Amino acid sequence: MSREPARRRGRRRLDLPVAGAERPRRADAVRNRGRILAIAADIVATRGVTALTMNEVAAAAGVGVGTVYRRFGDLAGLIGAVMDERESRLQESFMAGAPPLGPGAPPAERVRAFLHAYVDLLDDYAPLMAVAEATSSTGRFRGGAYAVHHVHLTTLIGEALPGGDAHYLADALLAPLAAGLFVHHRHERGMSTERIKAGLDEIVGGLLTAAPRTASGRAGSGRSPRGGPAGRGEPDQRA
Amino acid sequence: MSREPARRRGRRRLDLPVAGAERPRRADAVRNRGRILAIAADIVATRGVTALTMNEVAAAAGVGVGTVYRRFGDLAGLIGAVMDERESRLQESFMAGAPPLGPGAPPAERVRAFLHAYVDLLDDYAPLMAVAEATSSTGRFRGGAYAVHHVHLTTLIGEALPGGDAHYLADALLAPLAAGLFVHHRHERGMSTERIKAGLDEIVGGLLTAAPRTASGRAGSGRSPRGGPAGRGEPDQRA
DNA sequence: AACATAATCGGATAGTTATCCGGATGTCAA
DNA sequence: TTGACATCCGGATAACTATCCGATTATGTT
Repeated sequence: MSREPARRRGRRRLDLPVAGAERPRRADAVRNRGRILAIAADIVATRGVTALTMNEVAAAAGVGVGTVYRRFGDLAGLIGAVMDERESRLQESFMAGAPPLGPGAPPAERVRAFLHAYVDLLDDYAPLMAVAEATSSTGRFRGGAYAVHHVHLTTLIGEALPGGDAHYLADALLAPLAAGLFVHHRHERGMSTERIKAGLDEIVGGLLTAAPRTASGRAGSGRSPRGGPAGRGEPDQRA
Repeated sequence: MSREPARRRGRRRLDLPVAGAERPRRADAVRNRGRILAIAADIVATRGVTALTMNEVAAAAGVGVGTVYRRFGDLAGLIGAVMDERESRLQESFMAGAPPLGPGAPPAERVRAFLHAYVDLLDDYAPLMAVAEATSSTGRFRGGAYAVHHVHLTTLIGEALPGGDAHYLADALLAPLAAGLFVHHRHERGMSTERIKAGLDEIVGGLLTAAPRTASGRAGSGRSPRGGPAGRGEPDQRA
C-alpha cells in the first residue's frame, strides 16, 4: 500500500452510532476507493472512455488490479460509482424535486419529464454508460440505478394507465434510452437531443393520456383514458 | 446477415458474370467457412453460448484464430453468420410473405406482426444474440439485419403515422427487442412471450392506431383499443 | 506441366478482464 | 502498549479478443 501517515486515530467511536448500519471500513480501503474513483474520472476526462481499463486505473492509482475488482466488481461497477453523484441528483429530482419531474404533476407529465431528464444525463455520459452496458448485455438491468428508474416509471404508468402492463411498459420506455442506441443516434446519426425527446414524447403521448402541456409537435388529440381490457389474461408475475 | 469483409477486387472477367455470382473464393476458404459455422452451431447446441469463443471454434475447426477473425470479423459477426438462415427466413416473410406480416395488411398491423415474429425469433436465439450485442454496445445497430428491420419499420410507420418521426420511432420500437432485455424478461423474470407481445401491442396500438396528430385531423373519434390480447387488432383499418 | 501472383492460412503477440490467495496491515480489545 | 484477528492489498495467473505478418497454397496463364 502507500506510506501515508496514519490518519487521526482519535475517533473513539464515542460518537452517536450513526443511523445507517455503517460498517467500519478500514481507512486504507476508503482512501483507495476515493483515489481510484478520482483517477478513473481523470482518465475519462483526459484520454477518453476507451482509455479506461481496470489495469490502467489500478496502475495510475498505485494499487493492484485485485483491489479495483474487489471494490467495484467489474468495469461496469466502476463506471457506476463514477456516475454515482450525477445519478443521485437525478433520483433526488424525480423523487422529491419540483414538478413536473417531482411529485405534483400528473403521471404522464412526470413520465415525460423523467425521460427528458434522462436524455440530458445521457448527453453527458452516454459513451461511458455504453461501455458499462457492453460489459454484460444483461448488466444494465441488474444495476441499482436501473431498478430505481424502473420502479419509478412502473408506479407512474400504473397511475396513468390503470389497465396496462405497467411493469413491462416501464422496461419498454427505458429501452430506447439504452446508452448504445443513444450514442448511435447522437454521435453517428447526428440527431439532436430535442429530436430524441420529441420522439419519446410521441410514444408517451400515444401510450398514456395526452397531457395539457404543449411542447414540440404532438397535439393533445383527445384519446381519452379508457379502462381497456384489464387483465390481458397474463398472470402478473413480478419478481 | 452476411457481413463479411468483402474481399475480391475487380477482375477483368469477360465471361458472363451472370448465374453464379459467387466464384472468386478459394476452395479451402469456403470449406473452412462451412466447417467453422458447423462447429460454432454445434458448440452452442451442446455446451451453451458461454462456451462459444473464437479460440474454441478455431481449435475445434482445426484452423488458426486468424482465419476465424478474417472470415467473420469478430464474435458478433460469427454469431450473425450462424443465425443467417433464420434471419433470412424472417426477412423473406415480411418482405414477400403472406399478410399480416407480408404486404397486403394495413401498416399498423404489419408492424405488430413484425414485432411478434421478432419475439418468436428472440425466443430461440436471444442468449446467442445477447452475446453478440455485448461484443460492442453500438454493434447491434451496425449489423445488416438491424438496418433491414429498421428500414422496414420506418416505411410502415411512415405510412401509418404521416406526421411522426418514423426514423426515430423505428429505433424506439426495436429497442425493447434488444436481446439483453429479452433475456432479462424471459429467463430472469419469467415473463411469457405472450405477455411481451401484448406489451408491445399496447405501445403500437397507442402510437399507430389512434387519431393522427398535427393538422391532419383524422376524425377517428378517439377510442383506440390499444392492442388487446395478442392478435385481434383493430379491424377498422382498411388499406 | 510449370510459373507467377494474389489470396489465404495460422501461430505468435499484445492488451484486457477477472480470479485467487499468501502476505501485509489496520482495528479493536485487553 | 501489546496482541489477536478480520480485512485488505496486490502481484501472479488464466482465459479471451483481436491484430499482424511470414509461410503456404489455390488459381489462371503460358
